[in-house]
Amino acid sequence: MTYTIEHLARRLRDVRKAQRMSQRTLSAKAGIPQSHISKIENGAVDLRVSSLVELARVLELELELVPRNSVSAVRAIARRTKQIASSQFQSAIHDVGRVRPAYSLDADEDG
Amino acid sequence: MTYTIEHLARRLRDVRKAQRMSQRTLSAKAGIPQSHISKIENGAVDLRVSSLVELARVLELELELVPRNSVSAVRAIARRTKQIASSQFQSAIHDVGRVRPAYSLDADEDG
DNA sequence: ATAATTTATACGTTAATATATATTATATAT
DNA sequence: ATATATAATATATATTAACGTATAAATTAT
Repeated sequence: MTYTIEHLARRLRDVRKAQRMSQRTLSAKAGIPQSHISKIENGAVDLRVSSLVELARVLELELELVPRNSVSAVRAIARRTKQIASSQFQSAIHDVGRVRPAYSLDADEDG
Repeated sequence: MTYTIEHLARRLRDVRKAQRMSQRTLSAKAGIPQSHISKIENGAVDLRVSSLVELARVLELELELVPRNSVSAVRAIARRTKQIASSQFQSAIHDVGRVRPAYSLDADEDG
């Protein structure tokens, strides 16, 4: 399986575990067989978009097509936003600018 | 086909046309049959993630799983970033705050 | 150890994908 | 305008892989 799929697979498993949800529960909520979730999380299948969307929905994630040159900024926002979930957008933005002032649009940091 | 897939389909076609690329050219660059791209853009298939990722890559888009509560901020950034592609992240952020000061983290505006 | 829960595998069915071809749209000439 | 060439998009059919159902293995209580 391709790197992107493997990466996605790990991400899905990590988020599920972070929410202390079993594959069976996720299965029930997403309407996708537990057996299939197992394969997905092991990077054993090139899943369909509808499956990814359903799993994401249950895990409170959204699938987005982001212009390549804003990926880095978008990831920074997503990380930051999670931490300050209840505050206002504008202040969140200012925080980002203050805490790590050296972002450039094309640099790509993640992991 | 589901709404999300239809939405995605339109998005892909729109971005391709904005770049004045034919299905055949996209096909060549993405390594996906033109016939299949046709079906995808018509929302006739529930494509696999690898196909979406390949098409996105050629169209200079990236597939991202964004926490639901930061979707709105992320979309604002993506829109804004495109317009000022060459400037710095921080200033882009400040622009967003200034031009539309009323974002809240959970509100969801798009198409 | 045994029950209960969680995750992984076997196998059949259905739908995505690949190859080939047809249809439709757009030029360019006549 | 009509015909012809060329490019762009859509459809037919066969193959392959995702997905669904059932079951097994592994992990975690009790």
